[in-house]
Amino acid sequence: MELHQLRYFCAVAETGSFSRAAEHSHVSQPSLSQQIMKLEDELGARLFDRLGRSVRLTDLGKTFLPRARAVLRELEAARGDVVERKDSISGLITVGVIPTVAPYFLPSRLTSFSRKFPQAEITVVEEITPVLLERLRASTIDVAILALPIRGHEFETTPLLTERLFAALPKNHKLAKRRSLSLKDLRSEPFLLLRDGHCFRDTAVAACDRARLHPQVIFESGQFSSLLSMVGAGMGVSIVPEMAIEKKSHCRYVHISDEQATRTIGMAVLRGRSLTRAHHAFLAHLRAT
Amino acid sequence: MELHQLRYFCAVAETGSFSRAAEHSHVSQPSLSQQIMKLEDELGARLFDRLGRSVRLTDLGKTFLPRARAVLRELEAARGDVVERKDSISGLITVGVIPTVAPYFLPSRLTSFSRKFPQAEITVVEEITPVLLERLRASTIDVAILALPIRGHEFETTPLLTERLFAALPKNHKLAKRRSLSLKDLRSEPFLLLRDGHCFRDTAVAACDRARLHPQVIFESGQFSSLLSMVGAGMGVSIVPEMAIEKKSHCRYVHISDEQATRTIGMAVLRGRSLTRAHHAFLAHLRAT
DNA sequence: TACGATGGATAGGCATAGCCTATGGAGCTC
DNA sequence: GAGCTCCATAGGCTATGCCTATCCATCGTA
Repeated sequence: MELHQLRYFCAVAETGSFSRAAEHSHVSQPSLSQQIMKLEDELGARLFDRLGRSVRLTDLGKTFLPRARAVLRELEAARGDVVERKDSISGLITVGVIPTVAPYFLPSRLTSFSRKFPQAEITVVEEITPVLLERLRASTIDVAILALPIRGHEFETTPLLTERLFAALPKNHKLAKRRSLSLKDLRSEPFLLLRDGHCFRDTAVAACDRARLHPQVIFESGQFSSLLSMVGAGMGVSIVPEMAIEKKSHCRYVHISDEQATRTIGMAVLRGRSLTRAHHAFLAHLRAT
Repeated sequence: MELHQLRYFCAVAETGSFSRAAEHSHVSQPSLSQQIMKLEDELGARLFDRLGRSVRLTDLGKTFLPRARAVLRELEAARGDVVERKDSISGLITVGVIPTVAPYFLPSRLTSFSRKFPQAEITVVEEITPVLLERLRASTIDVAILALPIRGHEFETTPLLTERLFAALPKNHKLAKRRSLSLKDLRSEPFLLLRDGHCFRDTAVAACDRARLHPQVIFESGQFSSLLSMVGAGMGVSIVPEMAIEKKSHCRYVHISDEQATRTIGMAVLRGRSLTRAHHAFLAHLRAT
C-alpha cells in the first residue's frame, strides 16, 4: 500500500473514471489502472466495479474511501506542521546561565528578545559551569551563557563581552580612593571569595596566582551581594567583575590593572545540534546586544 | 514523502540509532540513511542531530514524530478495516422485490437468514419490475427478486422456483369443484386482474392470449388480497399464482392446466458488480431454500 | 597516544517498480 | 455497423530504492 495508490484511488472515487483520474493525477491511464489493481490485489478485494461505461465504488471501496482520505489528510497535516514550524520564530528556548552572570546580564536581554519575538518562550536555568555543560550534552538546555574559555571541543563558543575586574574595598580602606591598583597591593588583606564550584572563584584565584598572591580566604558565599555586604562591613576585600558592582553598597570599587585581570562572557552550544530559527534568533540577539 | 520514509523515521526515533533502525526495518543502514536524508531534504529541515556517537531528534523531529505515527496509524486502520470487512458476513444488504412476491416469499427466508447471519442487516424495497431493474443499475439495491424472464443482458439472473397458476372462483361457481380447468373454460367470466405495471398482470394476460381468451376486466387492484375478496363476493374470477392462495378466503382455487400457465420467480443482480461476502451468503441462502 | 570498535556518510552497481506508448476489447451512440 | 469512449493488456524504458564496500569521525581502551 503506497501513498500514490491512495491518491489515485481517491481521484477515481472523486471523478468516477479512471481516465479522468489519471489526467487529474498527471499520469497515464494505464499507470493509474495498474496501481489501483495493485492496491486491490494487496487488500484482496475489489474497490471499484467496472461497469462498462462507468466505474463505481464497491461497498468495500465506500468504507475504504474515508480511511484513505484520513491517511492523506494526516500526511498533509504532518507536512504543513513542519514547514510552518521550521520557518517561524517560535517554540521553547531553554537557556542555561551561571549564577555570577544571571542577574546582571540576562534580564534586559530577555525582555528585549521577548518583545521582539513574542511567539518564542524562554526558560532560564541557573547552574554552575560543569552542570551547564552536561546539560548541553544532554540537550536539556539549548544554549549556555558562561565564562570563557571552557574545555571540550564538543561545544561551539562565541565570546560576547570582556569585562574588567575590580577590587571591592571597605569605604575607609587606604586604597579606596585610588583610580586603580595591582593585586599585589592586596597582599596582606583578608579575602572574601565565591564558593568553590563557581567559575569566577577560579578566575579570581588564577589572577592572584599570576600576581603571586595567595589570598587568605575568610568568607565564602554563593553570590556577590553577600560578599559585598561583608566587604562594606569592613571584613576584608574581594574581587568582582564589572557587572557585579553595586553602586548603592558601602564598598568602593577600584579597577585592577593587572594584565589578564578580566572575565569573558560567552555563549556555548552543542556542536552538531541543529537549531530552530528561534534558537538562531536568540543567539543573534545576544551577539548584537 | 513516502510511507517507508516515515517508517524508517519512526524506527530511528524509537531505537535512537540508524544502524539499529535499519536492522529493525530489515534494510541496510545506508539505505535507511539515504531515505531519512531524502525526507529531510523534502521537508527542508533536519529531523535528527547526528552527534558522533548518538542520534537525537531535533525539536522539529520531536513535533514530526507524532504526526508521522498518526499517518502510519491511519494506514493500518484503513488496512485493518478492509481485511476485517471483506471476510465477514456483515454489512447492509438491500433487496428489491415485486409486490406479488413480497408477502408470500420473503418473510420466512429473511428471518432464517437473519438468524444465521445476525451481523448482516437487510433492507427490503417493494417495487414493480422496471423500477427494480433501474435500481439495480444504479446500485441502490443489491439484488432483485422478481418474475423471470427479464429483458436486458446487463443482469445476471437465477431462477428460484416455478409455481403453477390457479383460477380463483367464487365458492359456488360451477367450476369450483373441478380438479383443474383450462383458461378457455373461463371465456364468459368477468375478470378481476392486477393493475397495469404489475408483471403478474402481464403473465396472466399472456396466458389468456395463448388460450385465445380476451378477458373482460371489471376490477383492478395492486394486491391479490383485494382481488380475492372481490372474487369471494362473487364479482367474477381471477388468476393467481400458487403462493398467493389464501386458504381462509371465500374463494375456491382450481389449477389451470394450460401449457405454460406458470410463473418463475428468480433473482437478478447487476452483471460485473462485485458483491460482499454478505451478498453472496444471501444469494446462496435464497437458492438453497 | 595509538588502536580497534562503533556508527553514520559516501560511492557505485543492480534490479525492481512505476511510468510510458501502443494496442486490444467491450459497451454505448448515432 | 461505424465510430467513440473507456478500461485492460503488453512491452520497453528509466528512475529509484536497495545492496556491498569503503570512508571518516568518535569513543573507549591498552
